[in-house]
Amino acid sequence: MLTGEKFQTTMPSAYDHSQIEQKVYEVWERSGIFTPKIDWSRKPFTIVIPPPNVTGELHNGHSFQVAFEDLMIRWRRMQGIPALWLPGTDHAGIATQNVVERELAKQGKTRSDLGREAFEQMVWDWREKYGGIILQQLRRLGASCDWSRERFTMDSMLSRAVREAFVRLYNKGLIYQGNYIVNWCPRCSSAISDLEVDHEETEGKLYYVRYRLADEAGRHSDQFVTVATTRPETILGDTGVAVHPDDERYKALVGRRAILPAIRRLIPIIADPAVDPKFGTGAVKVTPAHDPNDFDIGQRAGLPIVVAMDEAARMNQEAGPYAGLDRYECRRRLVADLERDGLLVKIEPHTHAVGHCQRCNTVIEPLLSKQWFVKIKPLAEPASEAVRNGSIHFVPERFTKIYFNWMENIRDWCISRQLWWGHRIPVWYCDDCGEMTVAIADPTNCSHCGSANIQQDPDVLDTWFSSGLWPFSTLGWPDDSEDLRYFYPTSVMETGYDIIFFWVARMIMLGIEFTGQPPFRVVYLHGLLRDAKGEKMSKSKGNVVNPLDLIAKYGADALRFTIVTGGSPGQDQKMSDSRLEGSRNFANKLWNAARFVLMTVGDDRPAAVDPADLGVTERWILSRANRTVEDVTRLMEDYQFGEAGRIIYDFAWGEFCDWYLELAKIRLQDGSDRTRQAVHHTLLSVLETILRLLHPFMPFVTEAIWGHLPNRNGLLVVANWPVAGPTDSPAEEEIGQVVEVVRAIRNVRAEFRVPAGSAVAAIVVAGDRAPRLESNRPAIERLARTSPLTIVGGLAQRPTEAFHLLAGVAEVYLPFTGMIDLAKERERTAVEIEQTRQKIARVEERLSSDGFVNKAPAEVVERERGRLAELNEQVAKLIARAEALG
RNA sequence: GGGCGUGUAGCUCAGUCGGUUAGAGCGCACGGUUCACAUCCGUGAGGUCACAGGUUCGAGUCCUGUCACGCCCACCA
Repeated sequence: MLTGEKFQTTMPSAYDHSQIEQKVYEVWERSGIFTPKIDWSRKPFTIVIPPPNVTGELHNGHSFQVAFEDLMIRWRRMQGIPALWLPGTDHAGIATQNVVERELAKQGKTRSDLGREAFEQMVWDWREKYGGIILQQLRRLGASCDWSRERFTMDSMLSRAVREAFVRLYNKGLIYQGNYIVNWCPRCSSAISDLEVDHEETEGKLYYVRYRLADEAGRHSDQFVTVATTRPETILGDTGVAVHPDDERYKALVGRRAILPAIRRLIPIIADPAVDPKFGTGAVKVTPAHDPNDFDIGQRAGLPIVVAMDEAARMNQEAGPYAGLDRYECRRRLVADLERDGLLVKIEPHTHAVGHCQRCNTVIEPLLSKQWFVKIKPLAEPASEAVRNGSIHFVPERFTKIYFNWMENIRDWCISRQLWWGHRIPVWYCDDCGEMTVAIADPTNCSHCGSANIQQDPDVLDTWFSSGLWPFSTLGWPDDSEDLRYFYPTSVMETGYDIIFFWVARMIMLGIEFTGQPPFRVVYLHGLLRDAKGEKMSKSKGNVVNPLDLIAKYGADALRFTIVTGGSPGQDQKMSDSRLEGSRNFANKLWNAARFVLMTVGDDRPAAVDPADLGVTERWILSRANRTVEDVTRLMEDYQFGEAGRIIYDFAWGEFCDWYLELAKIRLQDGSDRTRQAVHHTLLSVLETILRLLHPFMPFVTEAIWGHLPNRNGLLVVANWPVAGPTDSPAEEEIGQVVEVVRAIRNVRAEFRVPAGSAVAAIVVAGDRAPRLESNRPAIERLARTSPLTIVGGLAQRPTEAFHLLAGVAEVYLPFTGMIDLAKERERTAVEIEQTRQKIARVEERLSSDGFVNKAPAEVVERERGRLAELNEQVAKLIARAEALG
C-alpha cells in the first residue's frame, strides 16, 4: 500500500503552488499509478492523447486537452476503473519540416543544400529536443499519462502500422495513383489535401480577354470571342474555350477554333453544360492542367493538357516568351502585352475566394500532378453509419450534423506529399520493367521481374494518415496485442472541434476499416481558446501564451480549474487574469480551510462517531455534501464538467467554509467531548469528500492537502470517488432557517451602520419553530452578533420602537432605541404589505387557473400552494406589525 | 452559395426533461486587525435574458422571423 506524503512539513498560511506541484507530480510518477493494471473482469477507460506536434513547445490550447482528459482519467481511476491515458507526439510532417527549414534559412541554407539524409537527421534532432520539452510540459500540467506507453508517430512500431495500412488499402483497391488536379503549394513544393487549403476572400480582378477566331484554314479572322479570367497567366495553358450548349450567342461558334493570344496556339471552341452563361461573357477559357473545373471539361471534350508552370509556380517552356517568369510576373507582363495588342477588353474588380496554404499562407496553385489518393467513399459510408446508429456519440450533439455534412460531400484524399519528413510511401518502381512493388518490408527486388534496380517512391504520406491510425497503432496494431484487445476501442476522444475533419473523421474511417470497430465511443469536443479580445491564438498574431508562464504565476490547478469551469462544451473561451486569480484564490481558500480543520482535529483521526452524537449542524453539512456528491457525479457522467466544477466550488466555499466552519467553531467552544468528536469527524469527513471531488479538477493542491490528513491511507490520486449517502431534509431546513435569520440581521446591521464589533439586541418570533431556533441560539448569537437574543413563539405585545423584518417564516425585531423613525417604519411596512399582496395575487391567480392545476405536475402545484401559505403567513405578520405601529 | 454558433448584470460566463423572486466570479459601493485564509470576511447596488411574433396554464429555455457579431464548409472561371 502506498503512503501519502507531506509535501511540506508545515502548512504556511498562503498556499504556494510553486513549492508543491512538481514534488507532488514526482511522487505520483514514482508510484507507478499512472500505469493501469489490466483486469479482464473490469471494463477499462481509455483515452489516447491527441498527440501534440513536435513543431515546438506546447501552447495554451494544449492546456485544454490536459484539463479535460486528465479530469476524465483521474475521475475514472478513482472509481476503481483501469484507466489508461496513452501519451505521445506527432511528427507533423509538413509543419515540422517547415519550422526546421526556417531554422536552416537563418543560416542561409535550404534543405537541398543538406541533402535528404542530413536534413532528415536534423529534423530528428529537432524532434528529440522538442518532443522532450513537450512531455515535460504535460507533466507540469499534471497530466496523469501512462508514460510507459508513450508513443511517437514515427516509432518503428507505428511506422510498421502505417505501411500495413497502406498496403492493405492498396491491395483492396482503395489507394490509387493518378494524374489529377491537386492543391499545389509552390512554397512547400508539395501537394496538399483539400483540408489544408484555407480560402480567403480576396479583392482580385476579372480580366476580359479577346481571343481571335481562326478561319477554317487556321488563319486570323476578324472575329473574336471574349473570355473572362482571374488568372490571365493560365491563358498559356489553355487548350480550349467553352460555352454553354444552349447559349444562343455562341451556338455558331461551337466547332470553330480560336487563336490563343501571345503564343498563337489554335484551340477549339466547345460546348459544355458546366459553363455558367451568366458569368463573365458566358465563354470560358479552358485550362485543364491548372483548374479542376477545366480539367473535367477537358476530359469530357478530350482536350489536350498543357502544364505551363513548374513546381515553384514559375512558367515553363510551354509559356513561350514567358518561360522562366514567376506566375505573377508573368501575369503582369502578359496583361501588358494583351493591352498593347488591343486584346484586353476591360478589367473588373472581382472578389473571390483564393486558396492559401494553411502552413505557409502561400497562394495555392491548382496543378495537374501525379499523386497517391485514398478512395474515400467506401470508408466514409461505414464511418457515417457508426455515428448514425449511435456507436459513436458527439458531445456536444450539434457537431454530428457538421460531421455528416462533411462525410456526405467528401472527396478522395490526396495522401502523397513531396516532403522529406514523414513516412515514406512503401512503393518501389522498377527501372527495368517499370512496374510497382508495394510492400510492408523493404523489398530488394521487383516483385514483377525480379530486378534489383528498384527505387522507392520519394514522397511521404500526409501526416494525418498516420494520425488516423493513432487509437490502435499506439496499442500494437496490426498485432493482436493484449493492449489492443483490452484497451481498444477507446472510451472517449477528447479534442478541439477544429480538427473534426482532419483527424476525428479519419480515425473513425480508418479505425472501422482496419479493426472493424469504431475507435472510440464518445467524441468530446472542447472549445477553442481565444485571447482577451476574443481573437484566435496564432503565432502570426503573437498572442500565443505559454502555459508554463501561467502555471508559474497561478499554478497548474488554477489554470485547469479556470479552463474547465470557464465555459461549456464546444464553446470558445477567453482567458483572463481575473478568472485565473479567482481559481488561484480558490486553491488558497481550500488550503486554509484544511489548515483550520487539521489544526482543530489534531494529529489523530477521530474514531467513528455514533450518529446520535451528530448535531443538526453536522447532519446539515453531511447532507449537503451528499447532495453535492450526487450532483457532481451525475454531471460528470453527462460530460457537464464545468457545471460539476462550479458546484464543488459553491459547496466548498459557500457552504463548507462560509457556514460550516464558522458553525463548527461555535459547536467546539460550547460542546461536550462527544460533540467535539462528532464535529472533528464531520470536519474531516467533509473536507475529504471535497478533496476527492475536486481532485480531478485541481489535482495538486488536493493531493498536497491530503498528505497532511491524519492517518491518511495512500495517495488521493488513487482514493475512492465518493458515493452519495442519504440526505437529511429536516436538518437542511433547520440550518437554512438559521442562515436566513443570521443574514437578515447582518443585513440590517450593515444598513444601520452598527460597528462590526458591537452586539445588538434581537427578538426572534418564530411560532412553532422557536424551539428549533432556540437550539441554535449560540450560532445566531455569534454569527449575527446579537445580545441579548430573545427567541419566542409569539409575543403578547409587539415592540414598536424596533426595526422589524421577516426572515422566512420568522420575524426579527431589532430594538434600535432612539434610531427608529416610526413614520418611516409605518411606510416601509405598508410597502411590504403591498408587495406581498401582489405576490399573493399572482400565486392565487395561477392556482385558480384550471389550466395550471390540471396540467402542471402535482409537485409544481404543491410548491405553489406552499408558497401561498408562506406568503399569507408573512402578510399576516406584517399586518400585525402595522397595527402595533398604530 | 450552404451550414453552425453566440447575443443574459459594467466585464467574463453558467443556466440540458419549460415550473416560485434569473445565478456565479471579477469589477463597483459601504463596513471590517473576530485566534484557517486580506489570495480574506460581512453587506449592498446592478439584468424589460438582442428584437418582433407564436406555441403553452406557464418561455431566458420550444417554434417562426428580424438584427448584430463570430466561425465552418464550398472547384463562382
